Amino acid sequence: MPATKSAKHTRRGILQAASQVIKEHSATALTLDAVSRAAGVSKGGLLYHFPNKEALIEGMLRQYFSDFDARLIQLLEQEEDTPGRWLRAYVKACFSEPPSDVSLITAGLAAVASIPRLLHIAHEEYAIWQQRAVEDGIAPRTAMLVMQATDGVWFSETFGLQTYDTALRLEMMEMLLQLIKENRL
Amino acid sequence: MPATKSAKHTRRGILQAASQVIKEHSATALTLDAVSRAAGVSKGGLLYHFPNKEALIEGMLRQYFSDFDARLIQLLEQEEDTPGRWLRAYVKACFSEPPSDVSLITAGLAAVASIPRLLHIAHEEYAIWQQRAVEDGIAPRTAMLVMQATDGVWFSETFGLQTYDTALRLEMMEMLLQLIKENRL
DNA sequence: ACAACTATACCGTCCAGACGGTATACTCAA
DNA sequence: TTGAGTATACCGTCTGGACGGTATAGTTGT
Repeated sequence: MPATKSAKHTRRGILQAASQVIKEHSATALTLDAVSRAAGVSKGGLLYHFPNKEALIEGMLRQYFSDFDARLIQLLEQEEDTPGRWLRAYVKACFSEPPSDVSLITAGLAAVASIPRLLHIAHEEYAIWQQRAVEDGIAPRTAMLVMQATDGVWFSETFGLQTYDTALRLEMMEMLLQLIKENRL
Repeated sequence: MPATKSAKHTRRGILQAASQVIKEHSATALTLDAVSRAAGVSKGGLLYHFPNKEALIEGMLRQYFSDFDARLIQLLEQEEDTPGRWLRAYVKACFSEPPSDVSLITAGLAAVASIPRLLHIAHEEYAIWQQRAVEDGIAPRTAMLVMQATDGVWFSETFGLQTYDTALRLEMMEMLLQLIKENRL
């Protein structure tokens, strides 16, 4: 049993705070002081959970992917077992609300601007997704197209390059789901 | 070398060096000292051209878009005047080699991690592109799909999430061009 | 004369991380 | 059942270095 409250809870709070700092300011504003302040934790406390800044950023990334995967699995269970099942879940996951209360969406990536080496984590995850998409029972070319388009929307929205309204977003998503269904190209 | 070689030339060299620093290290490694060192210019010299760091980053962004647009125009002239002309040039521009010796591809975006406010520059450019795509004489939905897929590839490659080989890249591009040609959805 | 620098020194601030300390809770032997 | 020891979960301060920016005096082609 933990000496004080819950270490798990504090840890997650720190990650959430780190994410918040980036969202509200910028990736370079991600300092240990700022994070500890936002998390309502002392700097020492922060460093207890994450021995250094790199560990903190890595923690954010892993948390994000972990939450995203959980969301994916959840959506996957709701899909009927026909070709394109995984891809449908993926599209829906990307188009739906951030899967993580830590909301690393921008955060994680932006933070990586500090330590590019950590990108390998994302690279590995992405490779798995791509594999899944291609082996999803539909034409690989269609699968790739849908996935790339989904990612295009996700990226450009995440970086604030465009701001779709809900209707257009929905339309975009429907179109991609339709492409999966038709499975021709 | 003469003291007065060419201000234009030095300026560009500095932007190129800044880009290089980010590519080789990271966005947070973009310090005035590092840039001046990489550019073979004194710190004073750097600050002569760019009064502060923000101006430097803005310079990088603008240079990149300027170079990209130049490349776009060049490709546009090679396209025959049929519907989807602009989009074809856009796809080819995104899939071809970096248009800028300053190669801000990653650089510019990563740098923006420091000063998100500068994203409005990219936002404005992107809005224009999107407008062009939609008004390109083909079905708007097809146009959007092709553009988003193109951006998806560009982003995931730029961030090192995936590494296509030349053949697969080419195939991807051909498929997108084919979609424009067929213009159905 | 002037633009386009070089070279160097300096200042205030910020920041990562180390460090020493504290409080709580659990373990176990006498 | 007590009390000594240990592990966990923090707190708050300090330091050395880096960084953005200023300043200033000098240099060199045109």
